[in-house]
Amino acid sequence: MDDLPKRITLKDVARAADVSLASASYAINGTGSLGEAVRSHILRTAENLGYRRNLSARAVRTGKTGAIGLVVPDFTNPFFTHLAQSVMRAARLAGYCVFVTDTEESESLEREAFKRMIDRGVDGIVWFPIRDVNTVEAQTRMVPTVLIDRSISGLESIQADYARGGELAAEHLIGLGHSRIGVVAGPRDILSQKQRIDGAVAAIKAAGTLAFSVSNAFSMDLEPSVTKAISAGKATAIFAGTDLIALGVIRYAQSLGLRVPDDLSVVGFGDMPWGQMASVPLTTVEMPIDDMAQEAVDALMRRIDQREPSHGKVFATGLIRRGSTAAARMVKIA
Amino acid sequence: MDDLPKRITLKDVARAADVSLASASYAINGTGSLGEAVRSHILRTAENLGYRRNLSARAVRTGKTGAIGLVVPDFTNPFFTHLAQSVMRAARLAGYCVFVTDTEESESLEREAFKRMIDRGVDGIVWFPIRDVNTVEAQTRMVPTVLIDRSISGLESIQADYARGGELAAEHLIGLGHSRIGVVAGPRDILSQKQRIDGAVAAIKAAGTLAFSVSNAFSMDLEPSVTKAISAGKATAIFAGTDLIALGVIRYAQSLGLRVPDDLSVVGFGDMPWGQMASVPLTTVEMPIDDMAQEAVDALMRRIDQREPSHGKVFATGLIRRGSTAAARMVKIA
DNA sequence: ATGAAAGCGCTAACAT
DNA sequence: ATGTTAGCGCTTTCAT
Repeated sequence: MDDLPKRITLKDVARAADVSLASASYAINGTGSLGEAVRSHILRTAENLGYRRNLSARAVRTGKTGAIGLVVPDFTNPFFTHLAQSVMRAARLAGYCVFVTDTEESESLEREAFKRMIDRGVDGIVWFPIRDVNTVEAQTRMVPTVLIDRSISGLESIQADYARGGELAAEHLIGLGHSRIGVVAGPRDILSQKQRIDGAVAAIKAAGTLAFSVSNAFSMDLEPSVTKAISAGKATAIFAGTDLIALGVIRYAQSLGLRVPDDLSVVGFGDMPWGQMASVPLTTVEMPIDDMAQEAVDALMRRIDQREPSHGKVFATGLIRRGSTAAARMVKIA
Repeated sequence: MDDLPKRITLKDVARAADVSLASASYAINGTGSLGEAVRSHILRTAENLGYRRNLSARAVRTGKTGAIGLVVPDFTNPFFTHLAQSVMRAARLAGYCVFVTDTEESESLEREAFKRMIDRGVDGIVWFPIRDVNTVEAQTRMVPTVLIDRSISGLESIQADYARGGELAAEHLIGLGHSRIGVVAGPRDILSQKQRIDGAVAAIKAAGTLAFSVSNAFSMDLEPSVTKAISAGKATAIFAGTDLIALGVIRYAQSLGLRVPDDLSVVGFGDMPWGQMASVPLTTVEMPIDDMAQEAVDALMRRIDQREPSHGKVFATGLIRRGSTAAARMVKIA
């Protein structure tokens, strides 16, 4: 393999264009004041030489790298990769590059990720924490940080109307004639989970019976308390705190010989990609991920530029009817 | 929001520890030679002060940022996000951070991505090009680059045994009793596609009839030539160049009233995540993505360190039998 | 074993 | 309008 050519510096450009370093800098950055002829001449020489600016060097001077970090808990979950895609796009349009890290649901990786990013001098971090817990307290004081979904005191967070979303899911089930509805939440110490569950439970209780209310990790693999609740057969419909959990519920129900949606209706939350391609296309509650990602990046830019923070915008949720829910059947004539 | 605290520099550490800047640097980096007492004293002071090294500044001096870039064509495809996850993990373990970009199948975004990354001074780039075409010729001369899957002359590429994979798929179908097999390739100007298709076609022709051989973009949406071929009903089984295409074939077949696998068997390629959760769990050809990602990062490190390149390792493919293939049915007694 | 100082590529304040 | 220059935080050569 041939050696890489030596990189052209601004000094090289200045020399080749026969101007001062400052003028070269002005031309490249569109700052200072320069005659039109000189400016375009410098730009042309830079182009010819194949000059590329050295952003590390600029960062040393200005303290701004033009890079941001994105820290999410699980790249295995399409919900997060979709989010990542949206954040990357929004950042790109704002002229930023993004360091992406998957913390693999590990708090120590979360800490490590923040340290690395701060060492690299990112201008800000978009963070989807594992839990509603600031595992990186010291770091979040060092760098502008904006959360998505989770709630941590002192940190701005971009959120959707989770309570209304839960309500929507419950109302959908109730409208379908279900009266015994079970709930499988994600971890309840996470506010966004608690809110959607509370919203659903209130609606369920107002119109029928809450068959059960259990919790599960963010995973398709169901814990014993959950499988027990489902297999008891007290519910004709289930609301899950997350699409991933909903998929787990469907899989488990099918393993029990239950047909979805004929024997059991299931509603998820989040509208993760591929949920509609699943063995049973998932009925779910959507939120505007693209908009939320955009807002997260915008909010971060505001903080970076020390402009006034936004005013707790809350994004609307909506129900997406697909194949995993159906009208409750008549009581069996046993 | 409170202002960010001023960042502690190495100079601050040196002053606080009452040593020279050089000693502080030696201590932090474990370079130079320092008395044990002095070294640990400096380290302790740095820790107490909450010192974090400024990698931009280091990069200006050393020319190495400790960051690499990852450029992939489509973050909407779980295959690529899985790959990204593996690359990110391998990079993290090697002490690198990674700038991720989704080029959204656009050559201009591909070019833009490379420019941005070079401006940021990445030490190397792992690149999954859109096509077997070097859209960034000038850039790949500036920065060590390693490809995955695609073939571009002059660039090292990490690949699997695609030909054997295609053969495996065909043999599976033949073993199931299928004799009229159709093929839906991805774009044929991509070598890795051509190889898997050629592998499959050779096996098919040796044992039966190639019902048709058409191409489609990397998408679930099928083009007219493809839908026409499928709806003609000449094949009892289809090999698709990619899982995404396979899923599109299944969807289209079902829309035609065909049952998969009863009326039509379908094999994909790539073993993308969620393929097994699809309405019909996808039979497919797998390749060891984690290992390939690791090798890509290793190969990149070798190039960065100017060590000898590796010797064209080729990764093995294997067949994963799932629900989208079944034994060919007896000829209808019409 | 430790320190002084040069210099990486760049920006911006300050001349002219 | 253009140039001179200090200095960002760091590494590293060269003295001591």
